[in-house]
Amino acid sequence: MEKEQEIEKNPSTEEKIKEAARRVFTRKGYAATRTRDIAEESGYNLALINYYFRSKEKLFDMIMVEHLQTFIHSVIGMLNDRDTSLQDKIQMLIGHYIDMLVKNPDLPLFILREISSSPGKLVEKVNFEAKHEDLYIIKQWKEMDALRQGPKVNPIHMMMNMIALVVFPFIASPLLRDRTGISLEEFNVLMEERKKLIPIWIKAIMNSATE
Amino acid sequence: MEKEQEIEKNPSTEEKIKEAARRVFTRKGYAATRTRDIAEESGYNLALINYYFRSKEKLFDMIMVEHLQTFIHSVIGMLNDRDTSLQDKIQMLIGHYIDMLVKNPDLPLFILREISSSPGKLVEKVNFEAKHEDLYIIKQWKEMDALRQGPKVNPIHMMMNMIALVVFPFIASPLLRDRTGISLEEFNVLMEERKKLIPIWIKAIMNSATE
DNA sequence: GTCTATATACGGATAGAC
DNA sequence: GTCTATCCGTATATAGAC
Repeated sequence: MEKEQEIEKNPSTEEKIKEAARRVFTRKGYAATRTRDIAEESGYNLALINYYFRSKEKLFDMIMVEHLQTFIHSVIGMLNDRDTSLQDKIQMLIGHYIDMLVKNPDLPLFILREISSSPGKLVEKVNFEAKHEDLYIIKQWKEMDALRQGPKVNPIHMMMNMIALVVFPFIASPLLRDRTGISLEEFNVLMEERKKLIPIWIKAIMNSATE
Repeated sequence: MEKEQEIEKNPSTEEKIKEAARRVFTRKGYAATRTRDIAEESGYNLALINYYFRSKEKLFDMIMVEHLQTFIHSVIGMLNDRDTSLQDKIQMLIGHYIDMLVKNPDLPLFILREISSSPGKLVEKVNFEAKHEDLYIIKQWKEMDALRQGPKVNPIHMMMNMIALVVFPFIASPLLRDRTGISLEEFNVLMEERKKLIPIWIKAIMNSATE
């Protein structure tokens, strides 16, 4: 308790280097990051990185695992909550998720980039806490889908749709901003709008008759 | 004509190296690719890369520009076609796009990764042929939106939604496959399904009342 | 714990033989 | 045109002073 507060207010050198590494790795990815960049960003010397973390790779792995856990933890709990309706769950989930992404806009591209370049290497180290099929939201969706007209839709589509609508704009943000000329502030306003719009859209998708 | 056929059937060394570079760069990105990887992939020696292309960076830029042009060209024409209705346009666009992505599943992540790591560096070299606001499909969407109930929705949202629903699954494919355990074949079946489903979903989104 | 200086390895690029 | 051998800058990692 005391120790944790100390870290908050008065971070140790180790913490400061880790924070610097987190920023640089997240922005540029593993391969494009030099330990010198991290040293510079942290305000300390290059040698200290190896003193505390032994190697670039070990430091990176640590950050990666933490990122994945942040990401997963922020979501899994809600996906499995048995007391909220599907609609409420979706609403909360999306609001929460977008808030997190506005604060950490580089996170999705970072995770997808690094996972695609070494698939399975780190994913296995992280506790996902639940298999995909066991998620309570999937059960809820299946129940809902059973009442609908037309052929059934694989719940994977629904998960993909929800995540795609929320996450993709953040991944495409540099290209989007370049093409449309909108500023970062305008982009964030759009993301705020989406907190309200996406749940409506998801509902519309769920109710859409498949011809 | 003769010359182009020759390249098809009996590619020159230069072409073979470029193809190898295309594969490796697309999969791993610029920073994580070593010229030695390209040499190995091509079956030729390292020195030949510099003989034909002067430097790793020049070779990469060439590939990048070609990729961007493929990407843009496959889409812009349709977005601007004045003879098809909005619905038909969306249907065609999505089918065409997904077909292309099934053949080139690494393309989206490649483009987004490289653009985010050097924003504006190469985008400017590529002719996008149209500013975002001038696209005919945007006009069509605005007309459609004007007839709808409720507050108007920024057309940027619609473009983002369409692209997100189509592209995101390909970007997330490694993570998705790891989590759900589905195979590449099963993934492609899902993508086939989406060719029919996404246009329906987009229509539902467009017609959704915003409370 | 933190620094400077240095060892070691790796990757991009070139020289020169064939 | 294509190869082998090598150069040289840069990046990671360590030794050792303070």
